Amino acid sequence: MNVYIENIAAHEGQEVTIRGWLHNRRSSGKIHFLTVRDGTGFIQAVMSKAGVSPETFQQADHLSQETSLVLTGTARADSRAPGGFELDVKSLEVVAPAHEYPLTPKEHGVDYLMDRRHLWIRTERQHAVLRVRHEVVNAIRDFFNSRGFILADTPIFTPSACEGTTTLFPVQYFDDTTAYLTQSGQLYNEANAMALGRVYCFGPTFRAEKSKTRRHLTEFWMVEPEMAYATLDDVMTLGEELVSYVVGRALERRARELNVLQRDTAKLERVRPPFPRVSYDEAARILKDKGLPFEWGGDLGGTDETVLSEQFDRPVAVYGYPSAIKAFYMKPDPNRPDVSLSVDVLAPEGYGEIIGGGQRIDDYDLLLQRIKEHNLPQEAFEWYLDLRRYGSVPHAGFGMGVERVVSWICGLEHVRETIPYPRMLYRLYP
RNA sequence: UCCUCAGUAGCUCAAUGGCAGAGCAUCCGGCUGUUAACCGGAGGGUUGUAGGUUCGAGUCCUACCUGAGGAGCCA
Repeated sequence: MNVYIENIAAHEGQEVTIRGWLHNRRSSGKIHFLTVRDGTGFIQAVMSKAGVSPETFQQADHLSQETSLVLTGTARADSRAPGGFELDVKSLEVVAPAHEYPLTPKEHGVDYLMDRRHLWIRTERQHAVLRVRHEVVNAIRDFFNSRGFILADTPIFTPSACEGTTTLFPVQYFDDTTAYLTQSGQLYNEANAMALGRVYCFGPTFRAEKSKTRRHLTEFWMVEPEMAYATLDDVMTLGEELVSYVVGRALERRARELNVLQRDTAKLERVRPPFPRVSYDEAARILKDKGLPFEWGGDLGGTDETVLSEQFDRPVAVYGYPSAIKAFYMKPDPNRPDVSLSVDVLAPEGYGEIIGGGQRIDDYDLLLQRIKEHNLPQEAFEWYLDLRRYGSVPHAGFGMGVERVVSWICGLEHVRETIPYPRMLYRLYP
């Protein structure tokens, strides 16, 4: 019977067949240990000279790493095995050989691994990261779907830049039109929210900044909820509940993977609502007290974010950024127009901003004024202004970057491991 | 775009300005409980590129190329 390794415990004592690849091999004169993976997990298969034909034993002596093979044998619980189970091999069928596999069991450099990303993802560590990513994505969908949000995806080709063209990837759109890859679905999200109430979009996002840090990809996945009749406060609550739910799901269903990654899960167990909420003013004061050269009016730098998040044991929401450093559509605080009804959520342990959002301008005249102030082409935003012409309501939303969340949950050094094929400044292959 | 660091065997790295080496991988041999197994043997090099200094350069100098980390910018 064909069995996946992750289900092996249900077949103890039975004869099962595992179809996979050879991950590693250790041999003695009369016994072979074959570590096999099948995508669902890893298991050590034991082949003793007495248990198989001489031809099979000889064949196993020459198997190279990543040879695809089919093994049949008896599943047996064994405390010496990392997964708790071993396979006593009765027969072996080689599907296809793998000569001179480039990734050895020893260390490799980042550049070498990135050039072979399509093979790197076969390792146990990358398996674990991608499985956590899968859980995070599913948890996000489940969270919104169970709360009445409608998935309404926004276009990836967009006609013009909503926040300036320098950070967008231009693409030729048929003969003589330039389109841009989206950097946010938010403007369309607002229209969708006016139609459907509570919506979210979830897809790839593109940023053409020549940024070179461990937190940056040029192509990443972002989930963006948007709610009609909602305020900054609603968004902060939604954000902390979303983050807490996603972390909880990873802890609950991907404990094995987090263990492979040697993640200190105690730090994740603390991620529960409510999150501390700190105004930009307070944040500026904290940073000054810590001796950082921070001036009111500027954006938080990487070091600022790290120092700030270290003051708390869970993610922290920083709200009320100066209007001048936020997007043109961010609603000013009615009591204090120099700050906006905006919020960023900073992950702990120096992982930085995972959520950015806030309440949008719902007043037609103010929005038009902002568009002009930012020298944006009004005609391109007529549809967006329509949302304020026809039954405008207070509304708010945010965007959450999937890779940064996965990177934080997994405790990784760099977001590039959180997506199968990362796109970066100098990385377009494979 | 700027700053810092790195580039030597297929991979990861050593080598005081003086014979270019080790581990892993590959191939051969040994070993019945290995956990990145271990033990013995073999093959494997235009030291990123181009110049320069020197009796002599992997090592020092200059430029360039490639990559990494960070800054700015961002999720």
